[in-house]
Amino acid sequence: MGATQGRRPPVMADVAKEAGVSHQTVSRVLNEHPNVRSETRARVMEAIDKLGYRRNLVARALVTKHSRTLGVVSFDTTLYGPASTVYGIEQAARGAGYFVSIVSLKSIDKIGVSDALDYLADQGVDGIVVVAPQRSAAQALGELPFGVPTVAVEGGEAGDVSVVCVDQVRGGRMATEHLLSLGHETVWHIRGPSDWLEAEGRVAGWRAALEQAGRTAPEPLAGDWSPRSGYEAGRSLASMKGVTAVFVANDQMALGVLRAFTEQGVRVPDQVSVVGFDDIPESEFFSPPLTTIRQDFGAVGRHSIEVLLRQIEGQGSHACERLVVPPSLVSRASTARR
Amino acid sequence: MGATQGRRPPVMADVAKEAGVSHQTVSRVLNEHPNVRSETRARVMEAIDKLGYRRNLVARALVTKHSRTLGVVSFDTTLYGPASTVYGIEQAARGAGYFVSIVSLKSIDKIGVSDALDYLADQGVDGIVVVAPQRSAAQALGELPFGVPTVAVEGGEAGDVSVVCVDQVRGGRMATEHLLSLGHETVWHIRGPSDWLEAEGRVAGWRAALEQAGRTAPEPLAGDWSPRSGYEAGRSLASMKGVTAVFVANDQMALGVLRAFTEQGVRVPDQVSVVGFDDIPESEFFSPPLTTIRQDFGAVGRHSIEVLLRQIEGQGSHACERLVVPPSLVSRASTARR
DNA sequence: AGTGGATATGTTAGCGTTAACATTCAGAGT
DNA sequence: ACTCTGAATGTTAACGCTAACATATCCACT
Repeated sequence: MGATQGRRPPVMADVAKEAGVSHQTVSRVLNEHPNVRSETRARVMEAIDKLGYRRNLVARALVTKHSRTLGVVSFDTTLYGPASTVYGIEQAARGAGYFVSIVSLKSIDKIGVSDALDYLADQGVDGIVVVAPQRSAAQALGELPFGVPTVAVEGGEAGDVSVVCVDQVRGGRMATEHLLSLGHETVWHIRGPSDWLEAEGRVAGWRAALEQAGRTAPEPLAGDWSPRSGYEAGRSLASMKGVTAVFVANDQMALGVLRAFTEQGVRVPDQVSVVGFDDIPESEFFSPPLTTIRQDFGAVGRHSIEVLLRQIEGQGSHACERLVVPPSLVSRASTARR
Repeated sequence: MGATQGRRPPVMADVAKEAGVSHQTVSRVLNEHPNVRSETRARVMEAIDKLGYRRNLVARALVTKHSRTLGVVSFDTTLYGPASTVYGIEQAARGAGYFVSIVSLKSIDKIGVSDALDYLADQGVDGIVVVAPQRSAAQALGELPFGVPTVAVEGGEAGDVSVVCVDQVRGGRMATEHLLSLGHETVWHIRGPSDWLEAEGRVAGWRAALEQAGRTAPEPLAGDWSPRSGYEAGRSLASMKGVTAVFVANDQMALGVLRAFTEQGVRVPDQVSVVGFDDIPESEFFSPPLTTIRQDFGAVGRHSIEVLLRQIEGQGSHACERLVVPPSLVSRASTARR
C-alpha cells in the first residue's frame, strides 16, 4: 500500500535491505521458490508492501529470455471478424498471464506481414498469432523469424506452422444445402475477394454442395466484403430471371443485397431466399432477419492461444497442429421454402 | 540477409568483433549518433547484415528506461466504436515508432480499470491510453500508477488527466435540430446505458435542443446499445400515438428500431423519422439508409496518441490538454419532412 | 611549434533481475 | 561424536545494452 517512494521506485535491493535479507531471497519469494522459510517470506512480503515495490519485468525478461508477451498480427481490426478473433486472443492470453502486443495491418501491402513479424520479434515476444486470412499473408509465414513459435489463424494449408481455423468449406456447404433443402433449384453466390482463403473455402463448399446435388453452379458474383459491393451484386441479381436463392459470403454484403432487393421490389424471402455468413450481432435485426452461418470467433481466438502456449511451453517436440472449428447454421426469416 | 547464426543469435559484441570496432561504436551506428565516420558506419552495417544481427530491445529498455511501448485499455473491442478507436491508436502509435499493448476489459467489473493500469505499468509502458467511456472507468483514472503519462478517450471531465473525445452533446443537438428543422413537433430519444458518458452527452444535447426550441422533452427510452434493446424500445414507440421523430443513441439500436417499425407496419420515414449515431459502415444500407451522426473514431485515436506523445516526450511542463473532435451529420433516407 | 577544440573511437560501469555456485546450519544415520 | 544430506540463505556473475567518461587523432589558429 503506502508507497513512500523516495524519488525513484524501489528495487529488489531496497526490499532486501528493508527485510534484512539478500536480494536473492526476495527474488525467491517473488518466484515462489519452495525453499524459503515461511517466516522469512512473510517478512519480505511485508517489506514489499511497505515500499510499494513492483518487480521490473523488463530486467526479468532480459535475464530469463521470456517477455511473457505474445504478438498478434491482424488485418483491419475494424471488421467484426478480426476484431472478435483478436478479442478472444487477448482474453485467453491475459488469462494465461501473457501480455498482448498488436500490429494491425492496413492493407496487405502497406507493411508486409514479414515486417510485422520482424517488428514483433525485435520486441522479444515469446510467440506470435497471425490472423492471416489472405493467401499472400499466409505465404509470408514461410519465412518466420528465428525460432519464435507461431500460430496462424485462418491460415490455410500453410506448410510447417500450426493453424486454427473455421471450416469454411463446410460452412459454404451448409448454407447451400440449407437452400437446396428448401426446394430451390440452384443457388447463386456472391463471393469475397479472390485473395482471401475464407472466400475460396466458401466458394468451394457452395460448389461442392451443388455438384453433389447434381445442379450446375452459376458463375459467382464478385464482392469485397463491403455492404456496397453486396448492394451492387444484389442489383445485378435483381435484374436477372430465375434467381430464387443466394448465398452471400458475409453478412455485411448480405445487408447490401437485402437493400438492393428492397429497392428493386424483390421480396425476401417470398421471391428470393438469402443466406449470409458470420452472424454479426446486427444480422438478427436485418429486414428480414438474416439466416446465416455462424463462426465462433471467440473460440478461434482461444484455441489459437492454447495451441501457441503448448508450442511455447512444451517446446521441442511440437508437432504442427491443425485445429478446425465447426461453423453452425442460424436459421432466420430470410430463407423460405420455394 | 545471410543469418549464419552459430547457435545463439548474435549480440552487439559479435558485430563489433566482425567489424573490428568496439561494441559502443556499433551502438552509436544503431542510434544514429553523428560522430561516426561514414566509412566505419558502412563497415558496421555490413557486419550487422552479415551476421543478421538484431538489437535486443529488452536490454535497451532496461538501460534507457523507455520501452517504446504504449498501453491501451479499452472496453469490448468487438464493438465498432472501440475497435475503430483502438485501430486509430495502433496505427498512429506504430507510425511514431511505438508498440502497442492492449488490455480489453470484458465488463467494467471483471478486472477493474486500475488493475489493467497496474498490469500495464508493470510491463513498463511509456504511456497509457484509456478508452474510458463509462463513468466508473473515468473515475479509476484518479489513482494512476506512478508517473506514467496517461490520456483518456471519451473520459468526461476527468480531473488532472488529458482527454480526447467527440463532442457528444453537440452530436445530440445536431441530431435533434435536424429533426426539428424538418418540421417535427418533438423528438423522442432512445438512450444508451446510464453509466456511459457518451449516453449522457447525447441525452443532454437532445434535451438542450428541444428546450431551446421551446418543446417539451418526452421521457427517454432506455437502451443498452444492442440492436435488441433498440428493437424493444422501437416496439414501445410503435404502439404509441404522435411519435413522428426518434433520435436513437447509436446505429445498432437504430437498426433494431427500424426492424420493430417494419414489423409493426410503421413506415420510415413516411410516418416516423429516425436518426442514429456513429455511422457504422452498415448504416448506409439499412432499410431505409440511416441518417446518423458520424464520429471520426480514427481521428480520435490519432489525436490521443499525439497528446500522449507530447506528454511523454515534452515531459515536465505538460498542461492537461482537452481535445474535442466535432461530429457531423450524415443525411440519408430515414428522415423526412413532416 | 604549441595549444585548443572539435571529431572519432575505446573503456568502464551500471540498469534490475535471475542463475549458478557457495555457504551455513540443522537434523538424521552410523 | 562425525559425517552426510538437504533446506535456507548469501555471493557472484551474467543478460545485452547505453551513458559517461577516457583517450586518441586531426586540423586550425595563434
